[in-house]
Amino acid sequence: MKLKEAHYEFIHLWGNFGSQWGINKTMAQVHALLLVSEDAMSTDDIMDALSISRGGANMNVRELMTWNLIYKVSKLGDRKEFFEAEKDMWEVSKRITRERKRREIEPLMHHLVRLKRVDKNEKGAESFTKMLGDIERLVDRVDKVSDTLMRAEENAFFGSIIRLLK
Amino acid sequence: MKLKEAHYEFIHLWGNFGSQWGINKTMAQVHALLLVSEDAMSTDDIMDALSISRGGANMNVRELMTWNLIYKVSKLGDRKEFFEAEKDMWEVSKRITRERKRREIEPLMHHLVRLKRVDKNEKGAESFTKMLGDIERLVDRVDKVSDTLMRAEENAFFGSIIRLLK
DNA sequence: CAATACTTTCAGTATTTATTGAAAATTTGT
DNA sequence: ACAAATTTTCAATAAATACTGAAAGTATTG
Repeated sequence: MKLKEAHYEFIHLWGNFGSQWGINKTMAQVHALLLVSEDAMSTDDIMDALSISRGGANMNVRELMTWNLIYKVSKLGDRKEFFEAEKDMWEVSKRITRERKRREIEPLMHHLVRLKRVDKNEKGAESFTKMLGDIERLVDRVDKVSDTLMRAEENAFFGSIIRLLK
Repeated sequence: MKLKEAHYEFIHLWGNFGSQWGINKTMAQVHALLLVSEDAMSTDDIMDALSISRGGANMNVRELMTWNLIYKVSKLGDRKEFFEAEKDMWEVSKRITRERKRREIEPLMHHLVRLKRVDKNEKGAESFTKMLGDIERLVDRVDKVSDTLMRAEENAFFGSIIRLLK
């Protein structure tokens, strides 16, 4: 298979995978495009490569920047902005995790805590609050473990724990 | 807050959370409804509680069964089918993880392996295959750790590792 | 075996979500 | 300060996704 073909397939794969996980398909494709691109790309390059509008390219590029997955770079003697992706996939995974946690998990947890303040004397209140507590504990545990996973490379102690699991 | 209100809010919370993660909102709501319900519910009960059509109730209930998140139960002297949710949230999390892995992660991994077979002599092929390999290793590691997490309650050794992370 | 109770299907429709493209805003160079 | 280049916004539109409801299909009962 030719490299260009493989790039093309990867971009579509990443787009579909992203959309199954609640990430806008085009945003995932722009990300994939920049991941496989050797050089930084301008908005026009991206529009051209993915056949999307200027508005779409701009929107998705900016959204990817708020996720810290791509950076703005400037080319000497060119007025345009260029973009390049963070290429360290470990770092990519950390940033996606961090961002989803901040945007989605934390608000969810906040609501769960609030719902636990239901009238305790009603029949059924106990099993309901137990369930809320279980969800909290579960999310918290996943959170702790993913933190650890993310720190594994930077920390010999946690790294050795992770290696135990191989 | 009244228990009924809290149930109502939980159902909507779960629905919104689900849809942010690529799970059909109504399906997540049906799941939440059965999670908070003390008794098994019929299709009519669900239609009524969530104001959805018979078709929708049926579709979502069946989909939830393929995820092993709810069970069909029969009530003596009643011809209808009733449904109840798996209430152990740990088990729920295991099943969602297992199912998404089977449906989404495994096909993704298969494609990544395939794309690594790109022509190796083209310029840029090396960095591309390195990236694919990095994604594979990353997914694999997350997979191993989540397996471990899931087994933690059943296994003293892994359980003690998890407790280290608290 | 026919009537009844219940479940499933799916074409049509509604809703949600994403995209376009042109106008407005901003930035840069002279 | 102006003009040109570039970026951003957003109302209109398109595309994707989900839902409805009635008809067809199945199972159960007497």
